[in-house]
Amino acid sequence: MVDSLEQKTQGNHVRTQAELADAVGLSQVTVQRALANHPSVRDATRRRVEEAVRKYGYRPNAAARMMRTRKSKQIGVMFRNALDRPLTNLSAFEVLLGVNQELEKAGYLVNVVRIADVDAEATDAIEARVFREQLLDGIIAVGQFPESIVEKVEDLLPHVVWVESQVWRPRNCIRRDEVYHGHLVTNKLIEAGFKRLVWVGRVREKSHHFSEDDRYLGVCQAAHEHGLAVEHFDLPVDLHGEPIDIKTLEKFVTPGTGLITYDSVRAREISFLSHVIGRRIGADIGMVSCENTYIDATSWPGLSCVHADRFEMGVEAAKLIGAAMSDEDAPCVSKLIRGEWRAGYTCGALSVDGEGGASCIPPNCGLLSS
Amino acid sequence: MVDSLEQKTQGNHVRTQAELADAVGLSQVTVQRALANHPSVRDATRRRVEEAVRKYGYRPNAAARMMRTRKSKQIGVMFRNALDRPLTNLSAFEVLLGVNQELEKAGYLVNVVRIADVDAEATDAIEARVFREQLLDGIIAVGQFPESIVEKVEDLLPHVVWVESQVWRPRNCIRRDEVYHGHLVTNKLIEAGFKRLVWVGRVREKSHHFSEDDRYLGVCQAAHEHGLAVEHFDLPVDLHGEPIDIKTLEKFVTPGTGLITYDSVRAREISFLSHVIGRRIGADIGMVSCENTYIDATSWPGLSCVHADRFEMGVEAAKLIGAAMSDEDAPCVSKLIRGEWRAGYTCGALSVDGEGGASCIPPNCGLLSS
DNA sequence: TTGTAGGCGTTATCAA
DNA sequence: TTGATAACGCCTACAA
Repeated sequence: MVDSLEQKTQGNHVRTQAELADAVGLSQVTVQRALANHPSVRDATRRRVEEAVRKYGYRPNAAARMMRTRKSKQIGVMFRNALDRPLTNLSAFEVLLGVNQELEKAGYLVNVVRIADVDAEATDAIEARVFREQLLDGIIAVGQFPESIVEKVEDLLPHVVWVESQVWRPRNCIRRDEVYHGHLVTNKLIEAGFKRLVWVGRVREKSHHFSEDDRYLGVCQAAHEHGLAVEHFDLPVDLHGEPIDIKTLEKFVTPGTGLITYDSVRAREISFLSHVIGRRIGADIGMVSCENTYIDATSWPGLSCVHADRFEMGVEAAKLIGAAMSDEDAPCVSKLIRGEWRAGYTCGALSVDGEGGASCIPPNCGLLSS
Repeated sequence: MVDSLEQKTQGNHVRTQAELADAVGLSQVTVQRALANHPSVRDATRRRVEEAVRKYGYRPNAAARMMRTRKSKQIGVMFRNALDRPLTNLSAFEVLLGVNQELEKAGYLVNVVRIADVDAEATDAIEARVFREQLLDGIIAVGQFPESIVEKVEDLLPHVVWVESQVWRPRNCIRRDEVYHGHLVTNKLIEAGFKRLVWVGRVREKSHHFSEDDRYLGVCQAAHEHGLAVEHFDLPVDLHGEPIDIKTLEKFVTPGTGLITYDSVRAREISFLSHVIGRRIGADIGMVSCENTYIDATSWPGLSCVHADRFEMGVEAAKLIGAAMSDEDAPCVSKLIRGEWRAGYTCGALSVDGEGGASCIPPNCGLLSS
């Protein structure tokens, strides 16, 4: 008897509450209650247990608790990651970090649910283990998904929150207010004096993201309110895209024009290509972006844009699902998130005499000091 | 009796093997063996079971299996994410995707382990649930960590693989061959005819990443082999950095100079700032980057650089830890990964007469078509 | 305030 | 080839 007890306490680590109980001379149940901060446990007893936990390095077995409580305390963050869609990755990652930050407070772990689908049906994408088994308490889906996946996910998981997705309902959804963003940046261009407005992005194409429609809509609304028209063209945004026609570029990236880019990738390319054709953005050519990434905000503070923090969106999504999981009757009202305007210097006031063109970067923009 | 059975089969879903067994008139154990592809189960029986699985939507309970097998089939991907270190995030994410792709084949799930430490000790960073509890079968640590965390992680988890970390041992580590990369890009500049070499990055500062030393070392080696010297300066790489001195820029970003940037962030800034001071990279000024990201490879194919695929590093890390988990005696030899040279057009051949400066972007570089 | 008994759903070891 | 039985570690009634 004594031997076996000593053996257990000799090994410097202890794996179960029962072993811990042996070590301190209590029953397993008392140990359990001490660890759960049950009020019925005497303070002295609790301290004995806590000390033993440290001494023997006891760590609770997550599997056992999961089984007993029928809750895994794990939620998934789901996103698509065909390798030709890297931008999806980035925004999803920022969301993921926000989700993680918020949910870890409540003791939740985050699992990565990568949907590497190619075709729209992607019937086997859903065959990943998280879906085949009972494991996750809920899932946060970031981006767009085929309807077949939407249905299946909602069927298999008790709680689902949709972020930046085509799924948009009164409850359990998070989106940016894209129409507002398009409207906002366009107004800024107009305020700066630009009368010729050009949308740089896709217009009415198939299989695109809803934000393309919404931002363009906001742009057109703002222009319409000022009696202005909106022209448009687009750039290739990946390695496999067509090269941009230089004449198109010269036609649109021209003094007096205000460019509204769909995203910061296009803004980057415009900035780069405009130098190639000998034009400079920031004074007689204006440019605003409807969106940027955290990386862009860091490495290119000069971009005039709306900054909608995806980390923050992750936090909001986590709050929604957290509320749903801790209270079945939580309202979980969907949320539209409005980003904030970042002035930057690519949307400077239009200098009518064209003087600005020579030195379009303000000396105090933060990039340079003399 | 019959009633209760019918009740169970009426509800269109079944939660346990026992319920499934009831539904098909077998014992729970036989169902279990059929699902595990045990050879002792008759084919007809197996088919009955498989059909019932589909019919009743049975999904195994991960917690129960975890408890019984003492394996969670979950591994963590750990990285630091203080909010002022976004670049760490990006590379970690690419690694994470690779890890996920490789490990999901073997049925492993990936958990996010974000270390949001501020100070070097970060004693409570380790207090996240993954460390407090017994859950993960192993962890893949991406980036650098304080020694206190290194020790604790290795103490708490049976399998640890270090990726791009200061931890470098004969086993269980993955790194890029940074010295080789520095050497490689420098040779390319020298081949192109540049004789004045300038390193853009940190040199011998505290609390930096080992790759800074290694790349710089490779650069200096290559230069030394050709009897050349290496000058250096650095740029601010985040919002809180000091603004770059414009005289410094004019001193180094000048015809005949070959710039070697530590990473693509610096390359981007150089590219941008060089336009501001009226210089252009690509002909009489050369620039090569020791590193780029997947995003950069996509959106800036023109950058002359070494491309070391972090996704691939994730795959390699996953293979290491996968081998260790399936076979305790696996060698798990550490691996140095060499990236491939991407020619781009920022390291064009030096034109001695200075002609190249006017139109340094080759017309067929893929960005433009006339 | 503490202890005893039973079960969560799976897997492993028996026996049939 | 199949079935009964006993763990795995934790949590909740109920009893002391």
